[in-house]
Amino acid sequence: MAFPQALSVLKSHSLPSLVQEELERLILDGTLAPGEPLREVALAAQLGVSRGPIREAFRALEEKGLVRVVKNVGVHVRELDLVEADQIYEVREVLEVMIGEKVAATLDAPGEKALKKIIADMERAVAAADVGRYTALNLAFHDTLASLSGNHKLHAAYNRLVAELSLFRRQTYIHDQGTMEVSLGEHKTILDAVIARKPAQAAELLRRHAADSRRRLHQVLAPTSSSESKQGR
Amino acid sequence: MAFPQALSVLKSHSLPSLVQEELERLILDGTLAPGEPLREVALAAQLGVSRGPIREAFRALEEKGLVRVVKNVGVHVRELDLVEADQIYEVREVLEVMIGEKVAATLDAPGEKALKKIIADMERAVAAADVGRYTALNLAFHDTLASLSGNHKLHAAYNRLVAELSLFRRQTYIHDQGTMEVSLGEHKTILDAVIARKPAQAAELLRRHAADSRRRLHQVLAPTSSSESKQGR
DNA sequence: ATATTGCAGATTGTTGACAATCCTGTGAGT
DNA sequence: ACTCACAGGATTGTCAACAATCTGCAATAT
Repeated sequence: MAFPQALSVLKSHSLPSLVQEELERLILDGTLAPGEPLREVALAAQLGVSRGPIREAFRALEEKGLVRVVKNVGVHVRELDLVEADQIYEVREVLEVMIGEKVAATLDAPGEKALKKIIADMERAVAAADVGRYTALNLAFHDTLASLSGNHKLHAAYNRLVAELSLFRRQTYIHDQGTMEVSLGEHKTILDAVIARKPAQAAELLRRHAADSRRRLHQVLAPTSSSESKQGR
Repeated sequence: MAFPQALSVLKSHSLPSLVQEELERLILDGTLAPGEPLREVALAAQLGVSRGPIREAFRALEEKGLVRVVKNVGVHVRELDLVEADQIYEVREVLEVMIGEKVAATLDAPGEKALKKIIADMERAVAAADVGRYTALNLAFHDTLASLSGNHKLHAAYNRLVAELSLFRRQTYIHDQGTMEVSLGEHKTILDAVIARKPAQAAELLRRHAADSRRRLHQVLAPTSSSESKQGR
């Protein structure tokens, strides 16, 4: 048999889920840009399926907040405005705190190893000035942390926010060499706190780390009079 | 024309969204119990549509976590185990804290009025010993609070957790007259803190309020000594 | 010139039919 | 009594055709 794994994958996953995963991938990595229309027939032809599975995938992606469906008009990759992005950052901040507390309290050997590996890869990416790779590792680091919290619902809620955030056009994490080094340092500090099993410290570091992203957004939002930002707490 | 509003509702909402809303309602109010299978043809006949819209609604409900889809087997109302319920309670706790802080900091006159009205209705429900009405008002109170936070993403995340939680079979909020009165008192205290514009106090009260629900769950989860009672609603 | 109307193409909404898969119960064989 | 194989029915998966709606453009009227 030419493709032995193709059969098994079709046994468990139906076409709609495959289509959904594929579209999700394309949206998250920016191949499908926010605002871009998704045509049923075009996608059906491109993916070699009929329109039914495409439509089903659309409904799931809509519920996930990645596309916008308008009756009789079509579905478009969702666009995030500044206000929405800011609200997501705000919620993410409290989730990061919770993640930091839980990971620092429960980290095990394989988890520690996984985080160290990501940091090591980050160092290589910084040395090579590979911005794309660094941002991917950045996402991986925080995703791994969320996963290591041990709370699947927390991980899911976090992932949902991060996914939606990737729709935001003006991504603020355009790392040049300098900001990459600063960011790497922050991640190392977080890893140290987590390994040292200091929940309060890890939580505070992650809160500040998240707040920084939000602050960078506010600078875009209010470019004129520096910081008018209404930072709670 | 006999039903003038029927046309306008079909203009904006397509069949899949209508079906989704209807199924969601039936699941959340328990008409469709966890574990119960949802047959495509039966629902299609019952709702007077074909299977296509039903399937699309299923995909959305699956993404929302209310339904489980297994290829070639069917979709069932999702069942929540104790571990999952506990994890949801844990996340909800930090969201309640955030809600309390924000509402107490930003409450306006109409919001204050809305909350007071719910509390007044609660008092009537307690006086009438109407458990069903009280639980509905309880949900409404917290939903209103989440809404008044002003952060739509926070509200959405909160709603998502609460919806999933309603799938948990052994609901722990089986209020008798006594627990209803205790609960009413807590809600009054929360309202007072919010009206007094004391974010820290409101947050702490809501945290404890949420933690109490979680504690009641733990008593079921770990029947250490006291009660062996299996409370099945 | 502006606004309006009507048409044509494109796109989505819905349906019913056909194919593939799974589940159940029946019976033969051990 | 137990296991296995195997129909037969039920259920889901996928598809292609038909209906309804929207969009853009051109022609017409004011």
